Order: sequence, then C-alpha cells, then structure tokens
Amino acid sequence: MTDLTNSFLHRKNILNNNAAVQEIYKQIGFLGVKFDGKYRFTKQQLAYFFEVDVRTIDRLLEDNKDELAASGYEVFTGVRLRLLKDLYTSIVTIDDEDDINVGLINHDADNEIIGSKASSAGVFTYKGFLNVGMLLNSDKAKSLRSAILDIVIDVLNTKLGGNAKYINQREEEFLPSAIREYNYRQEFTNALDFYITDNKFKYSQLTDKIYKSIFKEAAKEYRQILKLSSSESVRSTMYSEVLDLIASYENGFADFLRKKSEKAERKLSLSEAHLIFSDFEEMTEAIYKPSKEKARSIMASRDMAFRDALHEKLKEYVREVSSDDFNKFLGEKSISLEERLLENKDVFLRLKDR
DNA sequence: ATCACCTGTTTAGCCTGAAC
DNA sequence: GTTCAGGCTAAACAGGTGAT
Repeated sequence: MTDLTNSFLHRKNILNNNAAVQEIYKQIGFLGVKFDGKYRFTKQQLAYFFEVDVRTIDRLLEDNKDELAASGYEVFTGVRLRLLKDLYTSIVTIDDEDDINVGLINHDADNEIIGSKASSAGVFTYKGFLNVGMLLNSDKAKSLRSAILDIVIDVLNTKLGGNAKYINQREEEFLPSAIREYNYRQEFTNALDFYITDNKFKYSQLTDKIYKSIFKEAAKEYRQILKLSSSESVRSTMYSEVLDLIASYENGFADFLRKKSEKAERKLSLSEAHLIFSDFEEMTEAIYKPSKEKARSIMASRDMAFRDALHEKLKEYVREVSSDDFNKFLGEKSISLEERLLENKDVFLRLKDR
C-alpha cells in the first residue's frame, strides 16, 4: 500500500501528473485566487482547511522546505505581496458571500488570510496544498489523501481504458521509433542468418544478450514483470528510448558480426557469436553508457508509476516521473496507437504508392 | 522632499511540553 | 515514540515619524 507521508517518490509522481492534479482540483473544491496564472493559498487557508494550527504548517515547511518549494511554495514580499493583498480584498468585497469559497472566507477576525500590515506572506500553489496534505497527519489530510489516490487511480483508468500495458505507445515518438527499430531488427536477423551457422536458438539467445546488456533482464523476465502473455510481443510494450537503443545495438552488432565473419572467411558458430557479442559489448561500453543509464531509468521509473511494475534489477534507477512524461503519456498529445495510425494514414498511403 | 530611524507585523527556526 | 501546540528570538519588511 502506497503511503504518501513517507514516500517522496510517490508524492512526486502524483504532483507531476498534471491530468490528475487538474481532476483533483475539480473534485476537491478547495478554490484559491489566481495569481500569476496559478491558484494561490495562504498558510492560514491551509491551516483552516486541514484543521491544524498555523504553526503545524510552519513545522512542515521547516522539515520539507525543498520539496514544498518545488511544489510552488513561495514567500511573497514587496510588490507581489501588495498585488496579492489587493486581489484578496477585491474578491472578498466584490463577490457575493455565498459564492466565496470557504477557504477564502475570513473565518476569524483575529486570523486574517493576510494581515493588512503583513510585510511578507507564505503562499502555496495548488500543488503545494496537495503536497502539504500528503505530509500532514490530521484527519482532514487523511481523507484528502484517500480522495487523491482514488482520483489518481481513476484518471489512469479513464486515460488508459484500464490497460497500462501499452501506455508506451501513447507518445508521439513511439511510432517512428518502432518503425526504425523494425528495420534494424531485420538487419540484425539477416546478419544472424548470413554469418552464423544454423541454430534454432540463435535469434532468441542473442536478442536476450542485447536486452540484458541494456536493461539487465532477459525477455522471459521482462515478460513476467509486465505480466505479458506468450502471445503478446515484448517490444510493443517498450518505450521509444529503449527501442532506439535496441536498434543501435542491433545495427552495431550486425555490422560487427559481418566484419568478423568476413575476416574469418566463414560462417561462425553460435558460441563464437556469443564471444563476439561480449567483445562488442566491451568495445561499445563507454559509448552506450549514458543512453543505457537513461533507458534503465526511464523503464524503471515509468513502469513503476504507470504499470505498477517493479524491475527488481533496475531498482536503483527508479526516479520520479517528470511532469513532461506525464503529459507525454496521459496529456493532450497522448493518444492510442490506433488513433495515431489513423492520423498518419496519409503518410502510409503515400509510402505504399512508391 | 529626502533620508535615517522607529514600530508593528510576520516568518523562520529552535525548544519544551502535552496528548495520543 | 510521534504529532501537534505554543513560547521565544532573530530577521525581514512596510509604513510611520521626525530631523535635516
């Protein structure tokens, strides 16, 4: 069970998920005033919402300064504070009382939202508000947490139609990468045909070598972790960055193998090919290191956030998923492969006519 | 009118102690 | 043991005041 209060990663993965944050804003209904394009809440408003003392929010700020600053907490001073104060007073005076959100009402005369003489004020954004809710322990915060989790799960389900297996296909880059990789895969299998003596295991064994070199798992392990059935293709679940790297490996190794075979002036045995792969791996280690690390981190982090799958061997590579990534896979631009193919139909038709 | 200083308010940070 | 409340102080700051 995810415990938000003690998992920085899980908190980040929710706060970076813009689609979910928007949905939470709609459903929770704790409305703030818009300032600089973001909804803002003062410390007092948060304390009131969570039914804790203002000092408790202060403590939280002390202990989690960096995290909350990253979620949009700021101390307003000078001109910006002046503008914010004006905004609050104009809202409170203009709006009909019934329309004013409970968070905005001056519920206690001694405890204004921002004291008129305040020279600085701690201000949260909506993300900051949610972040506080994930760290506090008040009953209000607990119920907010469970609501947040419900909504996040709901958003994932609606966006993905309950199937996260092919979420990798929802970004723009997937299709071109898959097509490129398909072509290099052919180079690779052709090379295996030409330069390695007949052996029915050669494709799968050398493919596994590539997988293991890149993300430490053989196809079988990968299949288990993502709970793929035997009829489902492993590659159709891979992220574009991983596919690109596999394509590099396949193309590079195909060429390397050709040279070795031509030099020896004969076909090579599968066991020789395994040794040659080790040479290839050693030779390219420094070149591939950065892309390999990126691919591992992408795979481990995204699969954790989107597929709830843990790659045990890539544990140390799990990071937070960036908000860019959430947009890529769940945002406006993300669409299923079917839709993407329809969208690109013209391109394919043109290619076909050639 | 301008400058330096004073005053009141708020936050940050540290500590203690009560309640669960 | 953990969580929350409250006391305290230093520092930051806006707005006042009063001397020049």
